[in-house]
Amino acid sequence: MFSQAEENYIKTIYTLQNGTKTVINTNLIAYKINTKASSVTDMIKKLSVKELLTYKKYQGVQLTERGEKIALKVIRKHRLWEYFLVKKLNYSWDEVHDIAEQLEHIKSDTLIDKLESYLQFPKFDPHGDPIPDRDGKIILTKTVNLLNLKVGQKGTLDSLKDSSDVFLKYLNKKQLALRDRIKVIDIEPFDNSIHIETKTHQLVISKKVAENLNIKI
Amino acid sequence: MFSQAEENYIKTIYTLQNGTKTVINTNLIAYKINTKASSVTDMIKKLSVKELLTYKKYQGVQLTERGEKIALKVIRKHRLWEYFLVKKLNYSWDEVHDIAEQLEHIKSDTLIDKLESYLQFPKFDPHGDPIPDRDGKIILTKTVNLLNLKVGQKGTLDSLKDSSDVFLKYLNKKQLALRDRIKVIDIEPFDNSIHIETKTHQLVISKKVAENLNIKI
DNA sequence: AAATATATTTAGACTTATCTAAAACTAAAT
DNA sequence: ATTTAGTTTTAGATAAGTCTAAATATATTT
Ligand SMILES: [Mn+2]
Ligand SMILES: [Mn+2]
Ligand SMILES: [Mn+2]
Ligand SMILES: [Mn+2]
Repeated sequence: MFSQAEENYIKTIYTLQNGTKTVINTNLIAYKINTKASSVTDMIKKLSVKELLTYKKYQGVQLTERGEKIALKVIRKHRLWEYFLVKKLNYSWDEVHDIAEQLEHIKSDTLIDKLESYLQFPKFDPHGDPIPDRDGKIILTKTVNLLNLKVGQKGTLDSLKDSSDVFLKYLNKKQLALRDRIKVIDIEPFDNSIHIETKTHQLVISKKVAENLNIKI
Repeated sequence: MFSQAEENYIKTIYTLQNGTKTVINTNLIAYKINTKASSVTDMIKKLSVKELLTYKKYQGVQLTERGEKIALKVIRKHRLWEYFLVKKLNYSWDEVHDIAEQLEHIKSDTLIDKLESYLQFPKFDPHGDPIPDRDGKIILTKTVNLLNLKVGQKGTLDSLKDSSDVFLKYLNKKQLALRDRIKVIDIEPFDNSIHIETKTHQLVISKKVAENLNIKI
């Protein structure tokens, strides 16, 4: 079994690798995990000994197969718990992340499978992110970020690049939700802000917002 | 906020005090928490500084009001999660304790109240133990242990003194469940074993079993 | 190619929670 | 009232995970 700290490092590195085999450097991990580079070095040495990642001094790290398996298990737990919190306990999507950060570390061979079955095998979490199945298989949806759409083009809001509660609250306020059909009305060349239209209303979003919206065409 | 270790000590001491103001000694805590007396001494010093208990060297400890409040919160969480696991995830009552030991430490101001509401405010956990409300109030049911019943007397199995999975599995095997109506048929003077009758069958239980069964008359 | 800036690692320290072994205290027995 | 037994505390060590500050390696400029 792995400690919470170990699981968090593995999960963070997996997320940073983002499905690819990119080498991840110490500072980036430190930033994401909100700790110091020296702590990261200590931990990746440990994880390297446990063969969850490969590590060459000064050269960054890469998860092994084993490491990816662990990461996917933790992510599976995180997302299933988020789904539970929203669907069963009536939390809103911007309130569940921190609780799921804790619940994802509960150790049990059966718990998460029973939870999944109770929730009727959801495929996506409240933020549109796919939930890995018990074998670690994951549904990859092809999306582009909203910045790539041309004027007149339409697409569906599928998921988010940034799921921080600040951003989620912004989306609440602007009445943008997953599965919304979005049409690009106009693009402002000066600051790349985008005028969009949904079924119910129109609004202007900044470049920064647009690049956090993953669109399925 | 308190660490998991701190919460476990407080909860254990509360359970040992058993509603009274008994002074609890170091060795007993060590035994219950499966650690060494020296570790207990270290921890109770810490908890004493935090004013969760009063402690005089060599004289044992007693929870303060504050300490009891904390204990009741942890117990509330433990029992609500156990109820969730049995009622929603279809665990059996002998499988839930270890998972609840972990879940009881999840930190959130809202989670447990939402869970309670979702579960429709259960008053007892799967082992018949009362669930404290958000203010720490607890329903005390007056019971006696089965040893105290005389031949011919009847009562209802209300809760258990020992809820270890070994004992719970014994009860499963013997088809004894909470709320069962039990009648004492005969008491064997030699070893205090008791011949009992339920709605469905008769059986003989040992003294050790009998004293773990809390009966409501 | 050297100098400078940036990134990473090492060294040493700290905190929490634990342990063993020894010392100090209390309770029980003679 | 001593001795003995049992309990509790202290002293010192260890492991996990973190930190700061210094040392070292790599990358970027000049
Ligand atoms: Mn999340
Ligand atoms: Mn999510
Ligand atoms: Mn329990
Ligand atoms: Mn219980």
